[in-house]
Formats: sequence, structure tokens, C-alpha cells
Amino acid sequence: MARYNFTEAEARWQRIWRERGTFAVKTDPARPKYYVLEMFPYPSGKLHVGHVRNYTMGDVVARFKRAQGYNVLHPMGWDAFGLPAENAAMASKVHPAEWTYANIAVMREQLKRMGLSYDWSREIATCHPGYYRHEQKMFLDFLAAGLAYRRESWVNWDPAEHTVLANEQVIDGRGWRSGALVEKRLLAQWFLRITRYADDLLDTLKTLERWPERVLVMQENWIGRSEGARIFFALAGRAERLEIFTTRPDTLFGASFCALSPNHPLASELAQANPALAAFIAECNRMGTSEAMLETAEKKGFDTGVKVLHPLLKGSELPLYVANFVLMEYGSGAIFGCPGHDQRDLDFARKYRLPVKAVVLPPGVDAARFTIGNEAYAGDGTMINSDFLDGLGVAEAKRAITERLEKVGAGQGTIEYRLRDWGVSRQRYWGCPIPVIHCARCGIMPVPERDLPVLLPEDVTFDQPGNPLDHHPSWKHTTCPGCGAAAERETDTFDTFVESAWYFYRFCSPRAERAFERRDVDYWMPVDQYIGGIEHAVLHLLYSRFFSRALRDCGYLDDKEPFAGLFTQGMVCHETYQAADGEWLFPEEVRRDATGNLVDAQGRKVTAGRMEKMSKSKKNVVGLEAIVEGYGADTARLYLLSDSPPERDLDWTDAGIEGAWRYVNRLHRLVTEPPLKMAPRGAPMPAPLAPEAEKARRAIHRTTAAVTEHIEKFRFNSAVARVRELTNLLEAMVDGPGAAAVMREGVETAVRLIGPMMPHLAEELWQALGHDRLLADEAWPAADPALVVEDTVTVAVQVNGKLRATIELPRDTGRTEAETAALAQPTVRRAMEGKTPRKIILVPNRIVNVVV
RNA sequence: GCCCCUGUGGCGGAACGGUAGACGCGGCAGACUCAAAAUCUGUUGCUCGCAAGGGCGUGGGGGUUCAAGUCCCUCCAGGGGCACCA
Repeated sequence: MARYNFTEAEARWQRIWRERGTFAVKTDPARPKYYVLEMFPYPSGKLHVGHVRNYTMGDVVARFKRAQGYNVLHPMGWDAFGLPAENAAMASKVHPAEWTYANIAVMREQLKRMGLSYDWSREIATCHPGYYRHEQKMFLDFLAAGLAYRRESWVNWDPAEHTVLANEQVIDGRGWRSGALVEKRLLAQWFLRITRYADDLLDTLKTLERWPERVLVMQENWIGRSEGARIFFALAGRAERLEIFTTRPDTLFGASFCALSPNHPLASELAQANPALAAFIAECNRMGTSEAMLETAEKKGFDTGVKVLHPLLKGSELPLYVANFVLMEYGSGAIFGCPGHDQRDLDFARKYRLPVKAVVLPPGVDAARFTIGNEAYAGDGTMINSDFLDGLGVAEAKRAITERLEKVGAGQGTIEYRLRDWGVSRQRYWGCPIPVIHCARCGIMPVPERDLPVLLPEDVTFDQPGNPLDHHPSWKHTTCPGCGAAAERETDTFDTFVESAWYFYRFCSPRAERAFERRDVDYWMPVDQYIGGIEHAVLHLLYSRFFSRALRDCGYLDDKEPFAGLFTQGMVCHETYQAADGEWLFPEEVRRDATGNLVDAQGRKVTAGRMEKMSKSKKNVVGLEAIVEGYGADTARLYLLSDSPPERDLDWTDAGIEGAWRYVNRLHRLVTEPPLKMAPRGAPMPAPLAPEAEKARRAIHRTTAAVTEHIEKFRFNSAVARVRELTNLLEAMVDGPGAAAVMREGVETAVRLIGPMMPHLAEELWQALGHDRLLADEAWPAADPALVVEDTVTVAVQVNGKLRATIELPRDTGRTEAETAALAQPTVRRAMEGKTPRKIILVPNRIVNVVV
């Protein structure tokens, strides 16, 4: 039996595609376009099967859409700046650039061996000056448009990476990559004004119909819109007013105190004359912000002695506290406390013996008996003890009091967002230099456009902690573009999420002198199908949406939503192994001994842990080489597509890959050694066909229709199942009139339908079937609507909803005939126990339900 | 605390409100082989039965319906997002 020589065949087809430029595309407004993009990888060193799952999905879509006649843009590149390159530089004295480009070379070859239909002429690497120079220009435009600014602020400092992190990069109080507990530091930082678009970023989520619901929800949560009011409280004996933010202005008459954040300017000012207050503030700042700390931390306050005046109650004075639970970063850094209707305020009030006044009466409760115990009432109800608000509902009261506050100049309705501006300064070498110059006389000066790009120096050392750009002997010393005096370059570089926030535009014009050409972007954008991990639900996807808006406002573009369709695929997981000393082991270091126990190379006992996301740290990665060399790219692709639905996590098992390999050979055998002789290529379909052949032919067309729909809906596992089903049917086909012609139609259909998943094998078999055109250049098969329906159907017969029999009937059998046939079944008669039918439900071609 | 998702054989998973378990993995039996691997064939939800044929089955409980894995209510378990956010 001839075995499929995948090594030779895969290399050959990859060469042919490359030589013919099969997947190279050009902007062509005369043709419909389709832009398929997978989130580009960080060149960490080696591709693993998790990457390949992602790219294979994109490749199926790209090849499928191409066969459907679209001009398909399917590019690949490298998100090439980032900390691991610097860590490698420190660990093994290799320059980050060298390390990065070497990794890219390895990973590019690995990708090519997977037979992915990329237009490699569009490859980009974000660490190349030809890429990042455009980013520097964008930044200058943002600066001019007020979309970039520098300010001193409390930032998240990652002590392990010696750099600042954006809010989005802090997970549970720890750095998203290092896992180190994040500290608060006051630093001058560059920010991008993402908050300018908070409203639009939120509203437009509604229009993203082809995004997963949960990503939309996560972005909505992250932007965090709250409607409320700003209220001004006069301060006794002071000229300025205190501004607070609340979502419950309706409870203003229940206020019993105000509280400032420890970082509030007024708190700092009062602390100067009050050592005890200064000590309290210092204590608050020592407190971390980790989840564990927050949960156990006591609500603490310090009475400043200052009194605030209630804006609507003449003569009512409230104490002003500094409290450890008030955040400077949200609202105005100050609150009013209404203990009756906010649990935290209630806890605080009980602790400091402040009055608790109920102002919202729950529905159906007697006002005379209603008191607040240990639980604040946060629900809806009727206003009481609230002057002109009494009797109103909560929503009406909010409206009424906001109106009143605005009238007397004591406040105004407002909307607050949780979203903060995006801090993009990083104290790192391997990133895009921020193109500004600090001049003692002129202040912050943008680098003139003619001096772009600001190149990274190559001669850097990593022998001391901190930013190598800062330590470099000469790089930062320059002259001021304004006055010509000696000045210093900004030594911070951009967060690497800046590069990935616009790379999909660059793919449209990868070699343009400008960031991208309008003609190309207008044609290709938006990305029709974007595919990547859920971990970027907020970070990268939100930043990209921001960039599109910012670029639009700087005149680069018209559109604002970059990704029309998004698919978030699951992770690839693998069993973990641990030696007795707790050390993690690679799967290939583990074997079974004679008694079936897991042992390491030295025969010591090994514990198998649970399935976890493949990660370098737990060593449960499956490299590509072994798989591709042992089974071929197509086998790996088939397994990754067929084992689980694409949005779910996939458990990598060696048995699974064996199963896929078996199918590769089965399909190969079906074509090269068919169970019955195939009609010659292009021979007409004879008529009439034997009933079996007719049935098989209908199954073929049904398969085409089903697989087409499954691929469109990203149900690749089901698509593969349907093709396998067709293969099973063809293998069992019996000879008869027309069988040879149907066999050819069936085999050709199977090959074409599996093409997007296993492109090399499909080309090989397409050629073996006598075709001289590439399968990659063939149109997608069309199902004949007349053949998609069965001519006979299996109808289920139920008695009182329980299945009792199935009967074969011609399609669209009339009610009377169907009922007669159903009632004639012995099992049906027995189940009816001689009773007469009360009602018979008939669902044509599906079911007869006899109700007795 | 608020919000979202998921729960189906030994396993991964199929299933427009209409025959639950497609397709595959694994298992079992058989063929080929001196033997094994590979490959092929059959079989495989649980249970009663020699069989024909029953009964039970989609996390638990309840409901709607001629009919519920699917819709509604509720509880449980697992996963995820947001959160001292005023």
C-alpha cells in the first residue's frame, strides 16, 4: 500500500505556491475584498501548537474566502519590541535586535512549513525603523492634536521589570507579565488621551455585531460609564469649594460626612499644619492595593476638623474626613457619605459614630417603622426626610435634585468613566523612542519631522538596572530644535501595545513611504475577520479602537472601527508533569515504566498534573518540529481544527494526533485506490442513477452545503466531521449504474471541501485526480439545491412524546398517508394500548406524535 | 458584591423546540501476521431480557409544551470579567 509521503509533498506544494505567487495580493477596487488577520506573534523563539491553532483557523477562512472569489489579504508580521529581548540580552549577552531577528527567522520558517496562505511580501517587524518611524510621526500628530500629553501622576511601577505599567496591564495588583506586586510611584509620564473617546468607544460597541458578546461586555465594564452629579460643598472659613462626585445625588439629604482621598490636594494642604493627619496619610500610602489587602483593610478615617456646608440645607454642617477608601483617580477624589444607603458609608459612620438617616423608603415598608440596622438599603423606593424630594422615586429624585443643584450653582449632572488615559511611557531600551526633546529653556520640544526616525542606539549595555538609554554615554545629548541650546532626548520608549495598535493598517501598504496609503486602507479596511486570544479583550482591542479614532482625527483615515468581525479562540492545553522535587518536566522527559507508572529519564516517580495552558514556565509545551516531522503540517492542522470547537480550550493529546494521521492516509487511499473504479475526469453524470448512487449523490451535495455553512460559522470541528462522514460513505459505496460517476463527484468534493484545512494533501489529491490547475485557484464547490434534500425521509413516530418507531416515507408525504403508516406500526399500536388517538401532531418529514 | 459563560457516554464533542450521543479518541471482539506494529471489519450510553422488546438517561428541583439538552424559574458546581469606582 502506497503511503502518503507528506514530507516531499508538503515541501513541493509550498514551493509551487511560492513560485507562482498564489497568495500575493494587490489593491484592486474592482474586486470584492476580504481581510483576514490573526493577531501577530511576539517572536519569543519558537512557535508552539497554540500559535498554530490560531493561524490555522485564519488560514481556513482565508482559503475559503479566496475560493469564493474574494481578493483576500492575509498577512503576517512580528510584534517585535518587548522586554524578553532585553532579558535575553542580560542573560546571554546577545543584543536584543540580534536575538529578535534570529527568532523571527526561526519562526518564519516554522510558519512556512505549516503551509499558511500568507502574502509574505507584506511581512513587517515593528522593531524595524521603517515601521516605528511612522509611529513617531503619529505621536507628533497626536501631540499637536492634544491627544498626547505629559503629566506627573501616580503610576503602576513594576519592580521586577523596572518600568511603568498601564492600568490595563495590572491584573489583581500584579504586573501582567512579571507577576510582581505593583507599587505606586509618582512619575512624569506620557499619556494618550483615550478618555476623549470614552463615550464613542462605549456607544459603538453596539455596532460590532460580529464580535463575541463577552468581549463587548468586558470592554463595557472596562470603560465603566456612571451617570451622576458633581456637587460643590462650601468649606467653613475657606474660600474654595469642595467638589465631589456621586451616582446617588438623590440621597444628598441623608449625607452625614464628606471624605477626601489621602492624595487629594486639600488633604495634603491640611496635613502641612497637622502632623497627625500627615502621619495618617503616610500610613494610607504605605498600604498596597492588592486584592487581599483591600479585603482585609479596615475602613479608616481621620477627622480634619474642617466643616463642610450642606449645599441645600441651610445651617447644616458636616465633618470632613480623610478616608483610606477614597480613590484620587476616580471622580474628584472626594465623596459625600450617605450611611443609610451605601454599605461602606454605613460601616464608616458606625465606626465614627456619625448620624445615619434613612432617605429612601423601600416599597411596601411603613415609614414610621423603617430604620437602618447594619445593612444599608441601596435599592429603589420612595424619598423621605428629603425636603422637596419627598414622595418621589429614586430616578425622579435624581433628576429633580440635579436640576435644583444646577439652578443654585451647587452642582451639575455629569458622566464619569472608569477608563483612564493610556500611560505609554516605558523605562526600557527595546521599544520605539518617544520623539521629544527636553530643553531647559523651551520645555518639551517635539523632534522635527525631518529628523525622524529617532533611531535606537545599537551600542548599549545591560550591566546595570534601569533604562539603558538613560545610561548611554551620548545618545540622549542633543540640541534643542527651538533654541539650539544643549538639550536631552526623552529616554522613555513606548509601551509595545502602541505598535500593535496600528499594524493592521501598515499591512495594507507595508512598504509605503508614509504610514499607509489612503487608497490601500480605504480598500482593505476594516479587517473582516480578526482572530486571536481572549486575553486581548480589553488591552490590544481597546487600544486599536482608540488608535483608529485618533488617526481619523489627525486626518489619516475616515473609518473608526478597525475590526468588523472578531473571533476569540481557545487556548491549547497539555498535561503538566512534576518530578518529586516539584520541578516541572517537559512531556518528552516523561515515560511509562514496565508497571505503567510515569517516570522520568532516571526512572524516578513523576506526578501528572492537570491540563493547563501551554506555557514555558510549566514546560507543558508541545513543539512543532516533532509533530511536523512525524506527521506533517496537514495532520497537525486537521487535529487542531477537528478536536474541539474553536472557541474552547483544546487538550493536546498524542492519541488525538494519531487519529488525524490515520484520516490523512485514509483520504489518500480513497483517491489513489478507490473501492470502485472512478469515471474519467469531466465525464457527464449518467441518468438515471441506481437508487444507492442517487442517495450517495444527494449526500455529497448535502455535505457541500453543510460544510460551507459550518466554515462560515467557524464550526471547523463540525465541518471536518461532515467531510469524514462523506469519506465513510464513499468507502462503503457499492457498484451499480452511475456509481463510477458519483464516486468521482464524491471524491472530488471531499478533496475540495477539506482543502482549506489540509491544503497540501488536497493539492496532491487534486493533481492525482487528473487536474492541472491548482486547487488553490479553483472556485468553492456549489451544492445543487435540488440534490440537497433527501427524496425519502426517516420519520420518527412518537406516542405521547415517546419514540416508538421510525418509518421511511417519500419526502413530503401527505398527512393521511403519514398517519396511516405511523398507526400501522406494531410497536406504536402496542404503546397505544387500544386507546383512540386524541390528537395527532404531524411535523412534515420529521415526526408523527400520536397523543392518546 | 455586580455582570457574563459553561455543565451531554470512559474522553473530545454533535444535535432549526421534533429520532440525544453525528464525527472522532479510547475500549472490546475478530481478520491479516510465526508474532507484534500498522491496517481493516464488527461492536461500544446505562440497565432488565436468551430474544423480540422494555425501563432510565443531557449538573439537581420545578414549570411551559403534543414534544425540552434546547424556552422560563430556582438551586448547585466550574470558569471568566469588573470591583474600597462613591
